[in-house]
Amino acid sequence: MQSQDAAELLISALSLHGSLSGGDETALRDTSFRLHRYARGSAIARAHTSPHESCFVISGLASREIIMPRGARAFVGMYIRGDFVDLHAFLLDSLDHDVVALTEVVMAFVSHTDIGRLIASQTINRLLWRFIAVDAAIQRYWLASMARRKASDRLAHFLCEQYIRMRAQGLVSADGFDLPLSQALLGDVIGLSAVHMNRSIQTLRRTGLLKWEGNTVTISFPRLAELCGFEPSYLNLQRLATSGVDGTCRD
Amino acid sequence: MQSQDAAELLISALSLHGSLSGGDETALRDTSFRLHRYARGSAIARAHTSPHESCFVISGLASREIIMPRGARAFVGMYIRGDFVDLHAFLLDSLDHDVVALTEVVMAFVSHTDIGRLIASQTINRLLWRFIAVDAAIQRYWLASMARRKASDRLAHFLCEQYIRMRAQGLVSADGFDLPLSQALLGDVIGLSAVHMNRSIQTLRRTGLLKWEGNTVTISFPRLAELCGFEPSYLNLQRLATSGVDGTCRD
DNA sequence: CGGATGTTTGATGCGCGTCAAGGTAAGTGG
DNA sequence: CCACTTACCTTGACGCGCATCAAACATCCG
Repeated sequence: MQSQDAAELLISALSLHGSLSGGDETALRDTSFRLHRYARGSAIARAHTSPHESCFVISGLASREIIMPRGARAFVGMYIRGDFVDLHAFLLDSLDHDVVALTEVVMAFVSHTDIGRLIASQTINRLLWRFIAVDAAIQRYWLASMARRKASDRLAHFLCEQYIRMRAQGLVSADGFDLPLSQALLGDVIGLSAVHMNRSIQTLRRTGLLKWEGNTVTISFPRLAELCGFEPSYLNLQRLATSGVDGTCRD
Repeated sequence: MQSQDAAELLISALSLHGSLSGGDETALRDTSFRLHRYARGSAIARAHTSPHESCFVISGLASREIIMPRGARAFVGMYIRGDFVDLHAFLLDSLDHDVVALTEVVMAFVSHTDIGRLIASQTINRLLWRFIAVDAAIQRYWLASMARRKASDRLAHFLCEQYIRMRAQGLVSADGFDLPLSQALLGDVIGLSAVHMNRSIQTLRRTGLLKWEGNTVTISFPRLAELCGFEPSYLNLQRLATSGVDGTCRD
């Protein structure tokens, strides 16, 4: 994996949300990306720092976490291939959260000078801006889910979201996707204790909505979506022909 | 209140986050703002629509709400004077949430064509973009709060945030600010039943951290912040000399 | 083989939702 | 002016959902 591959990945991630001109693509290919590999559990960015570059995920699973005053950590986001994780550093005084590698992760870094140069193109500007807006929409749905759904529905909703987002990146095959997280950690992500996470998983397993073998999760998407009322339009992936709740792919 | 006043308000809101050039200010003053008054409870924008203009709050209190599949509504944001509420409409395919007037509200609307014109200025572009990023940071903290804090701490954290944000807009006097919401509605906002909201309020009242008379809430900010571990840097209002948890204003 | 890491199950208790009733204050019409 | 309504606050009783503590299984690995 090299800098050029990072450019191609970014181009394809941006293209999920809009059409880049030839000039835009050239500008992106002319940008240099610093690649860096992180071991599972290591910090990619730290709260209360002001990095001079921002990064997106090349491979692996990353998360955003807020460290609470008494030391507990709350997960506020989960990021896969193609996700720009901390564009915020470009805009805000300092980061309000940590970014952590949940698995082994490769990240691509772009300097803020380069971002400043890239957004001279209104198209790139809008698309990067849109990344933040989609990320915020997902956060809103997490918040609504946290406030209103009970444990098993929250899990179902999370899995549906993950499924659709991973599918958009071509990371789903036969309704199965990789989720190399322990139940305890996943419980942290959706705000459950390890024990109750386990029980919620079993609830879904018993009704055949979910299989979880090793690191691979296989879901019955339409039934899970129906169960928890998952409605994917907030992900803004319509260009991808995510045609409604049945999740069929036109290909 | 007229279109020019809206421009001045927007200029001052943007100036909380960065310095506008003379040209930027002129461009903003040359923009036309459509003002509209909404009665308490009425919809300002609807989920699943794609408005061709975006709006910010001139006066009153507005909220973002997600209507859940079974009809419950979850609050995912609360907006006061100077807050740009649905810049998202400019970026996303369609709105993922409703925007609702919690009190009588005056909103100022800018057409997306005008926004497209305004963001030709890199400064305005960055500052509008930053609005979304700060909004997202607040959402992250709501999410963390929802996931990890118990009822009374969540209330305390919400009040601290509201206090600091309202103070930044000059809406606080003598540690008191206007919060013309019923306890039941406020419960909805932070994800509590009306009954438990009432009990949480009483918990804070008993220890003298909170007074609530009519529509005016008066808090003992330092003690409340200490209680729930409120740490205001995520609001990105440092320019305002919000110097730490003690909340002193340098003026 | 032992130790580390993760899953599963049981028991117990608290936080908060829910139902229900009573209390207060403001507004409305006769 | 008083009956009546409506909106909101307050308190009690009860039960469910989930956290927590504890311990019994797996796996995997050095």
